[in-house]
Amino acid sequence: MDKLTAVSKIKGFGVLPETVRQRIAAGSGLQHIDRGSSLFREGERAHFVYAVIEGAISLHAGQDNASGGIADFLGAGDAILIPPALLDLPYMATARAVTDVLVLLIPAVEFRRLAESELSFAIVINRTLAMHWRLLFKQLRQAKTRDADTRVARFLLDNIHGEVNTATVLLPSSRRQVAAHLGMTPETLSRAFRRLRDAGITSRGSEVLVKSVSQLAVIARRSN
Amino acid sequence: MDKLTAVSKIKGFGVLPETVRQRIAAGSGLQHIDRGSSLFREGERAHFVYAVIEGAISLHAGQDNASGGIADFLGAGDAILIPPALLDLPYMATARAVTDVLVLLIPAVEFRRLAESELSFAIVINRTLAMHWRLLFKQLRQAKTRDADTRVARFLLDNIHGEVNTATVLLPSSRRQVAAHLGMTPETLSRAFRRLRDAGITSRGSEVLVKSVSQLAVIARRSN
DNA sequence: GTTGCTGCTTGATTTGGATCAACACTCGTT
DNA sequence: AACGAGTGTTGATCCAAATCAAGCAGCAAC
Repeated sequence: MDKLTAVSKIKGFGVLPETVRQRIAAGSGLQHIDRGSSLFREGERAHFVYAVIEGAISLHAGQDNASGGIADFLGAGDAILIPPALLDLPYMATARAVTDVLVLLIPAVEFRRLAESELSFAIVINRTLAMHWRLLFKQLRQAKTRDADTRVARFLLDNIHGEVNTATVLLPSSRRQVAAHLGMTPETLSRAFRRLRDAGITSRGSEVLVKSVSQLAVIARRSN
Repeated sequence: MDKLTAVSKIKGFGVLPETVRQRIAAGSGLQHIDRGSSLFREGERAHFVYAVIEGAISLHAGQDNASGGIADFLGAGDAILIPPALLDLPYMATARAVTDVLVLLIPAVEFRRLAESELSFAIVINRTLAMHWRLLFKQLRQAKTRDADTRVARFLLDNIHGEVNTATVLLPSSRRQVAAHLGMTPETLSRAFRRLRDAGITSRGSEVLVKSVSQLAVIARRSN
C-alpha cells in the first residue's frame, strides 16, 4: 500500500490539495500491528497521530486492567487522538488492535506544523475534531443511561446504517469487549440479549439479527 | 461592556490579530440572560456560538427533564458548542443559566466563514476543540466509574487548583445540580459527603473543605 | 476419542444506588 | 413570631446489575 493512498483514505483528508497530502505522506510511515498488541498506552507522550487504514482498534480508558472500560471502537479511515498530538500532551487512553491492523503514523511535530501553516489542513482538522466531539458527547449521554437493555438497544441502532427494517449487526469484537464498551459485565450483556429476544433480537456468534428496527427503536426511547 | 473586549475575554481568543477580533465583534451581539432561563434547547438548529463572558452555565444532555443529567458546567471565558455551529448541525444539549449571565452570540455563518478563511482563527478553534475533547473524554471516564464516593472525590480533586494540601472548593451551583452532573441523586451525594467525612471532608453550605488533598487522592484512586 | 482451554450462558446471592417518605434548616414575607 | 416555599439531610425499602459459581459448547493439541 502506497503512503499517499493511505493518507487519502483517512476520513476527510480526501479533499486536501495534492501537495498537502504529499507532505503528510512524506513525513509519516505505515506500520502493521498484530491483533492483540497495543499501539500506545495511556500517559505516554504523544509523538504520533495514528490513522487506521485497515482493521479495527479499541480505545481503553482508565488503567490497563479490564475495569476501566472501553471508550470506543475505531475502524478504517479513523484518525485517533488528534487532540493530544495537537496540544503536545500525554495520551489519555490505551489503544489495542482488535484485528490485524495497518496504521499510518504521522509525527506529531509535522502534524502541528501543518495545522498551523496550511489553512486547508486546519479546516479539515476542525471538522474532524468537531465530529469526534459529537461522537464523544453521544457516548457520554449513553453512559449516563442506567438501564442495560436500553444501552444495548441503542448500541445496536447506532450500528445499523440505512433505512432498512431488518438488519444484521456484526459485533466489532468479542462480547467481553462489547460489554466493556457499554459499561457492563459480560453476564449482564448476555442477559440483556436474552430479554431482547422478545423484541426480535437473535444473536448467533458475533452476528446479531434485528428483526424489526422500528420495534428496537421504541425500546431505545422508553425510559430514556 | 464593549463587544471587542468581550471577544478578547474568550479563552484563547486573546492571541488573535486585532482585525480578526474586530470582525468577530462586528457581527455578534451581547446579551444578558436571567438566572434560570435557558439559552437554547437540544435539537434546535445552531444559529450561534455562545461565549460566556460573565456568570456560569450548565449544559444538560438528554431530554429536558432532570433524568438526563448535566454534562458540564461552563464559566467565564468558555465558548460553548462550537462543533454544532461548525458543522451546521442541531445542538446536542440544552444550556441553562446558573447565575445571571452575560453571553456573546456569534452568528454561526460568520463563525464558519472565519474558520474557513482566517488561518489564525482556525488554529485557535483547533486548540479550543482539542481541549474540549480532552475535558469530555475525562468526563466519560468519570461516568463509567460506578462508585459514587470515588466520583465525588475525583470531582473535588478536579476543582482544586495548585499544590496545596488543604483547600476549600466552591460548588458551582446547587447540590441538586452537582449531583446531576455526577450522575447521581441528591440523596446519594449527601450520603457520599457523609462517608467522606472520615477522610477529612467537611461541607458547609456551598463550600467544601478538604483537610488533606493527598488523603482524598488515595480515595479517588482506590477501586478506580 | 480424550484432555484441556477459552468464551458464552445461566443460576443464586449480594450490594450500591434509586426511590419513597419524613424531617430539619434557611430565607423572605407578612 | 409564625408561616410557607425551597433545599439539604436522614431513614426504610426496593431493584437492577455486579459478583460468585457452575455448567456448556466450540476447538486445538495430543
